[in-house]
Amino acid sequence: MKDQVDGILQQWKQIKPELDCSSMGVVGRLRRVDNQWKQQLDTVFKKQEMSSIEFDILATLRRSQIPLTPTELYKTLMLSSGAMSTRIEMLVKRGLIERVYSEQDRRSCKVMLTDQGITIIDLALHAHLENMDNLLKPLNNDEKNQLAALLKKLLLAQQ
Amino acid sequence: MKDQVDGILQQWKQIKPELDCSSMGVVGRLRRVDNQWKQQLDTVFKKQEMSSIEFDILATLRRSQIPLTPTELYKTLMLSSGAMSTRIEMLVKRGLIERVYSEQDRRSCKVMLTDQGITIIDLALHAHLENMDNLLKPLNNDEKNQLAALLKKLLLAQQ
DNA sequence: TATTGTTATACTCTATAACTATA
DNA sequence: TATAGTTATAGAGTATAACAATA
Repeated sequence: MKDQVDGILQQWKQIKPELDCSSMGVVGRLRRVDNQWKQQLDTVFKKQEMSSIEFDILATLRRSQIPLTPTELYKTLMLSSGAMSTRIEMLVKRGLIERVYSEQDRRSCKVMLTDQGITIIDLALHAHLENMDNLLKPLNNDEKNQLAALLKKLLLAQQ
Repeated sequence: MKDQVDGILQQWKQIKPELDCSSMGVVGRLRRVDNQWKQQLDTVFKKQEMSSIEFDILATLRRSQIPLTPTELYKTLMLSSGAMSTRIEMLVKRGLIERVYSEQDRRSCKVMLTDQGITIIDLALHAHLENMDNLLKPLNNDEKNQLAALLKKLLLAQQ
């Protein structure tokens, strides 16, 4: 069975027979899968009225179990400090998080989930997990583990 | 050896022991790999003074071997017609493509690579292939083929 | 009326840097 | 001086819809 990438590789083979495009068969497919997944994941986030970044902020706070500073958050999530401030302000306005100002260092604050924030992120997490389970339906358990192992090898190599 | 995703999964296990987060181990890793790759691919495109979308337009024209209409291009590359018009105009201004107006249907045109466009995309393609080869260095040939096969299975299932 | 392609508008998101307050 | 966090600005990129020309 042929997918779109097979067609693309075949076209290149015709016009550039001397080139080895095999890496495109891996990279191109991974980027396409990511693109499809990204869209489906965003659909579910939108239903909870949040962006994927906002989900990541709330989820990071939830699983840390302790309040984090904006600096810790933007470094973890690889955003600029300005972008993080904007996102935090949005979530504060919606009552999902609150800022707790430090006693020791009065420049600093910690970002903390509100009760409502915890409720919302727990709901969103459930929907997100179900969504990801669906994305992986085409693979059996062995294949999922294989895929995870290959991706982990790539991630560990780049760090 | 543990990667970042292992740490995240472990945190969720602590706070939500009843949840099966295994899908996150696959989806999360794929999304992280894509993110890293995207950045490295963009770096090389930037050196050729193009965006990844512009590369895709030029590459699509190159491997098709025939001029394509803006409509064909925006449907293939999944952009809006307006966004495609803007991109085409940029590439025309830089002399990489030109519009050939149709005789049969005077609303329509075909987008064609110029000689300079062919030179540029051929150079960019070489750099891009080399870049992708580097991204896949952590895997041996068997592993690359396994990864491609798993991703293909996912792509075929979603179509 | 429908379609092709362009243009105008508005929106989202971001990085950068200026800025305030504090260390 | 350096750091934590916010705010202001500008930029990139897009989708949407209005538009002109043609089918």
